[in-house]
Amino acid sequence: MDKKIIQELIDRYVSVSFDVNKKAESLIKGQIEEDLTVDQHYIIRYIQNSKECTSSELAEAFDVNKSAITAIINRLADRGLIERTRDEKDRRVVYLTLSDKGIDLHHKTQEKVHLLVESFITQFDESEITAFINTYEKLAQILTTMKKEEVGE
Amino acid sequence: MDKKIIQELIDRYVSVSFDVNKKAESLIKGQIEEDLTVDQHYIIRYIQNSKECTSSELAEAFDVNKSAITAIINRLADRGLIERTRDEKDRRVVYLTLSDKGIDLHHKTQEKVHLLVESFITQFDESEITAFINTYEKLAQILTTMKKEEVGE
DNA sequence: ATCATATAGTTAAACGCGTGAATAGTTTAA
DNA sequence: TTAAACTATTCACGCGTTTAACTATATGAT
Repeated sequence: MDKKIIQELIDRYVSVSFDVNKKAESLIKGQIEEDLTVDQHYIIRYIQNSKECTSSELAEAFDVNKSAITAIINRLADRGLIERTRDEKDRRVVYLTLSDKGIDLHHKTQEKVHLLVESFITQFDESEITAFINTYEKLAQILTTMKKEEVGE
Repeated sequence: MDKKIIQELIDRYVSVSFDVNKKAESLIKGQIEEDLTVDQHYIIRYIQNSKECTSSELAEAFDVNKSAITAIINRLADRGLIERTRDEKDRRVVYLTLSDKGIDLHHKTQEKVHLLVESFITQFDESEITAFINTYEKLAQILTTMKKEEVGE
């Protein structure tokens, strides 16, 4: 690729990803802020979609230290949305699950987020948005590989 | 579009955008964290690319309250990276500019971020990444419109 | 010209989330 | 059995955010 074109693509990417992230986060927040922070929503979503979720797994998925996860889980557990249960075999590990209250709240916030995402996704042709998401997923794969290589140094 | 396809696209979008954001932010942080936080980098970048930048403008662009901007600017000004100058005509407004030190640091961090973005952008065909960024920019436009409509309620 | 209203920015308190270091408790392996 | 490794937590501290109150300045209707 031509150097100049690459530079231009980089600038456009940096600008647009910043812009979309800020605005999307702000819109999601507007939908769910009475119930959960955006991070809390994603944590709950992750637990709901995962079998036998642990703090370590969340820390890995969210790219933060385990102590940051403990803090978030504490807040959610204090509100009775999440339950901790120790593994009987290996008593170091703690499994995280949603309480009934947590599941209900997740359904509520998830629906709001889905409606929001639907409202902008449906403004594209199916072919365009499908191609977009395909490339986005490739990018996710590349970044995951880069993260792993970074750690392996 | 078919309901089922839409639901699938929404799920994929939510997952992949979460994933890319977390990983990209973490990679950027890894590059610049000795010098600036990621937010500070974006603030400095915005000021550098803007003529006569004000707190209000930043609050608008970053979708946060003005007091959040004041806090960030205070930290950067304390380090001598940003200067405040009052408008002589309208003495309420304060223009934000980078000091020489701030400009130098911006160049340094910007280069690191560019190299990082380049390293994953160049893993795509030019046609694919161009189409991706084009759609991404359309999405930014849609979200901007949605934000404005939200405010106008 | 004055006075109410609007605007730009700041401050302060409180909260959520992040890091890094220290700690407790529990395997695991030499 | 003892040392090393691992899971999770706590603590101290910093950054970024919101809300509410405040300062200072500008504007506009009367």
